[in-house]
Amino acid sequence: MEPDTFFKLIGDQTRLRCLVLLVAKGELCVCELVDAIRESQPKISRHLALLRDGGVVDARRQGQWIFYRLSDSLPDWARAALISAEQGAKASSPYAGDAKRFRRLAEPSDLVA
Amino acid sequence: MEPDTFFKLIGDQTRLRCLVLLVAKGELCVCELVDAIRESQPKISRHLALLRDGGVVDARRQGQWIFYRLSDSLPDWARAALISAEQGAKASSPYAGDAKRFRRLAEPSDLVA
DNA sequence: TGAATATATTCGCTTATCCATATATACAGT
DNA sequence: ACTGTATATATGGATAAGCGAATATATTCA
Repeated sequence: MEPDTFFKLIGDQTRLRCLVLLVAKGELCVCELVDAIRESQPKISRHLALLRDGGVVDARRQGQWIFYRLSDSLPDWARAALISAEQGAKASSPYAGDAKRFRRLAEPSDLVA
Repeated sequence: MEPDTFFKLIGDQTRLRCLVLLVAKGELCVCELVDAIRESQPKISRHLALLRDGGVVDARRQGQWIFYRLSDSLPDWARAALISAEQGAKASSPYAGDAKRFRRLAEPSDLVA
């Protein structure tokens, strides 16, 4: 994971909105992100695909849903940067509104590591 | 300072190379960055201007040199993210080479806060 | 099997980003 | 004033990034 590649991925508002929610809420399915962020499903999916291809998030299917979470193999420095980003996001829009709007729409099973 | 704007600024290799050196070495003049990073002076200047306009770095003139440093008004979360970036940069190129190649070419006076 | 739900991908377009080159500005020393 | 050094900016062109709309795929349930 190259630092500039990582930060370029983080430096898009839609992707950062997804990541901030993943940091704060844990594993989420696409429809929960769409619901909280209020952007179109294809837009969210496209940005999640970039994060997935870049190794920032992992995805797993569970029934009809696909759950995303911060990648297990994310380096410590990258995870720390995301936590800082989430801190900064608390005070600014649209991130704060996303977190407030968030609601569970599907329960991930804990059965998968 | 909006998180996505900040991370977009960080997500360019040239700018991140400058920032990693500023985190590690403190206040630096442009010619030291050009010397360590080995990119053209206009290229470095242009990226520093973006960082300056974005409030990430402060600049002060001292004689014929202009010294840059992390902005005094950088929020804690942004400063923490930069420190994480510098951690990540230690293990990867071209950042490690920049730091190794770095040498002082001008001494900033400590007289200015 | 067929319909409904969830998610992913492709396409054409627009805009933003980055670059190299050339040039401008500011200061220092003679 | 003139020269050299340090730094900044403007210009035009190439490439990349992001978007909406349409469509494709996968799963569930009846």
